[in-house]
Amino acid sequence: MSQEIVKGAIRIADVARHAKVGAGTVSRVLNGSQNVAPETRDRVLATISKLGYVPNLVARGLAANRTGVIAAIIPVIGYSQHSEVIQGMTEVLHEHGATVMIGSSGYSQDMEEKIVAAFLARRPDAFYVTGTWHSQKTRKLLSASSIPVIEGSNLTDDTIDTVVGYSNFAAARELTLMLVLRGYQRIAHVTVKRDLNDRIGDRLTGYRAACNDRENTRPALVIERENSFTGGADAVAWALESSDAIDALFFATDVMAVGGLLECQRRGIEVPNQLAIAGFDDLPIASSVIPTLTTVHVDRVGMGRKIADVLLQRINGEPPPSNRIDVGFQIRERDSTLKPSTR
Amino acid sequence: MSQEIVKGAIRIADVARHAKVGAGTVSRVLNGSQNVAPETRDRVLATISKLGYVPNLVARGLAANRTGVIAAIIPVIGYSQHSEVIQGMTEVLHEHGATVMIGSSGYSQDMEEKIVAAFLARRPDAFYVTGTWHSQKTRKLLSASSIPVIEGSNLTDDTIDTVVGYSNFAAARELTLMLVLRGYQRIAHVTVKRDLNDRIGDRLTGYRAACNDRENTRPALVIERENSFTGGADAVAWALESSDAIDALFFATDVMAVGGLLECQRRGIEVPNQLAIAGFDDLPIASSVIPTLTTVHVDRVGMGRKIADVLLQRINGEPPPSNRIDVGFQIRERDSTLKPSTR
DNA sequence: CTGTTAGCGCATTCAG
DNA sequence: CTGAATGCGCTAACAG
Repeated sequence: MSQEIVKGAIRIADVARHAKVGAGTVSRVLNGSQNVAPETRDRVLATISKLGYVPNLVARGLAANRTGVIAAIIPVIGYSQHSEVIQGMTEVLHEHGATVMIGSSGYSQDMEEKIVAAFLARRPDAFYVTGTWHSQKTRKLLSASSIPVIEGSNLTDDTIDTVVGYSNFAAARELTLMLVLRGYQRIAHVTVKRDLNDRIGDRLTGYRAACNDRENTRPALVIERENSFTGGADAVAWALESSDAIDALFFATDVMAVGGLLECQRRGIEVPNQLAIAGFDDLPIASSVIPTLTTVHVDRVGMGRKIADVLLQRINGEPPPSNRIDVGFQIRERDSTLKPSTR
Repeated sequence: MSQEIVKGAIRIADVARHAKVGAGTVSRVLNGSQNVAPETRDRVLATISKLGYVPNLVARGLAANRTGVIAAIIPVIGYSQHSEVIQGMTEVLHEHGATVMIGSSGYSQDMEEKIVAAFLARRPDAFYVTGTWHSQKTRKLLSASSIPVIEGSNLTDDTIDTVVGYSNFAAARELTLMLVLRGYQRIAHVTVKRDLNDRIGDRLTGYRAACNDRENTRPALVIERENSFTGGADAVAWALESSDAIDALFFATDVMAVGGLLECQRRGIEVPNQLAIAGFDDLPIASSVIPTLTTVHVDRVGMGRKIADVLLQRINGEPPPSNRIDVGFQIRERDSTLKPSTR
């Protein structure tokens, strides 16, 4: 029978005594040191399982100055694509005995700063923060911590340490140019009113860049709406009333785009014939709505796994391949932007 | 200027020396002990902020035998209603200086068991696990840990310690009876094929109970599908081909229900006139789809906050009001089940 | 290859 | 009210 795990229950000294070895030796077999004779290793292992010994990772953290804890901050935890990154991270980290400590900033830099400070007191081995915009103090805290820091979900040249993500700018630009190529004349962009962040900002900039493309210059048309189904519906109403003859709406998020799609359905507007719609994020619903939604896909679970890989590498002292790792994106061209001629 | 936070940087002894007090006194002001003279307290506080001292919570955890860490396990982290529970938990816990350590079981009891064991080695102050079905060993590990354990998202009389949730059974039963009341004759239930768990199981049982209602006995009609949009679409196909004259489909999840709704749209089936559809979970999309979806609503962020409240209470030694806390649910009757006559 | 020792940074006695 | 001492459970350095 294995011993119960109780606070203050059985310690390394107990194992040492039962196995008739020193505490150091037990520690060595625990940490996989090579310098242990096979027979003593076996004996120690046997007593460990006999006594049901479980190492106290808090004590180990203090002694070894390595906690095996990774801190992660995302904007919101519920129903968000950012949670998928955490999913990927935890999958990989768990296999390596590491654990994720999670916090949500609610898109607030002040809150992010507070969480960073609070988390650092717990001595994580590494840090993941969403995005590339942070308060000056956050950057300073993170730099001064001397642990690996990964910023994710976007790319930047001005990273605190290492950035793992994809170019929101390039994706938005490419999607816009694709719409141009398909023959849409008047493409408006719906950006997010509140909770502005670098990802949304770069999507807007990417759209503008496409509008300024030298072979296809056209005025940019931008409106701000709430990042919700309702916000998307509002945008459609605006577009239909506009005097600009808008024939395509590029939403900064799928949530708004789906809201827009549903509003078209309510109003009997044919998509894409009367109005084309594109989004960003490739939510699960995007490929199921009618018509299916053109959007930008990113493998976020994969990104989380990649982040974990890089983090583990860094923790083990290996230098990362680069301090700017691009996981890429894919434009998913679906029915919501299919021109009749291209069908 | 505040000192940088660096591993092994400034310790409590440094503060003590600068403030010309003993380490014990610094510790006392840090932990809000009453037995400190106001002037010495102020002096210590001043030096703390002057030196930018940040307590090492790992060391504190070892010494105090309290880590301020709460362990939480949910089935999946990405795009899941369970993440909302975590969101609520972190919000409350962060205000109290506690932190959440998160893991995902992938609906596997074996994986859950492994994570529980791994997490316990980190000496959390409390544990949250999703659902009420766990392996025998998981239950044993948790009981033996002698820390508060909350099981959530459902209710049971056979709880490890404390359960905070709502009755999936009652909700499913009530929703089914509501459909009966509305005059639907042949109500089939679509349950989940894989990833079976207590919540899904109880929804099925609730449906069956409604079918066996003594005033309204009727044969239960149950099929299993994948818990996905596609699975929902499959179920609609099945219902339409059935010889049972099914006039209402009650899906165990909104994901399947929305998939079913979209399939009806593709096939030109009018909802609810030709086929009524109901779901469970009240996903954000449920109130936006056309027609809007009848479903069961649960305030999951609120449930997470409640769980945190109870956990904090328990950690501080106060007994919980009950070991079975019902956060309730609400049937959201929407257009997808509105009978023409009731409009 | 292995036992012993000295901390890791803090909370908490115990005197005073 | 406060300083000094002890130890939480473990790792790592050091002898041997």
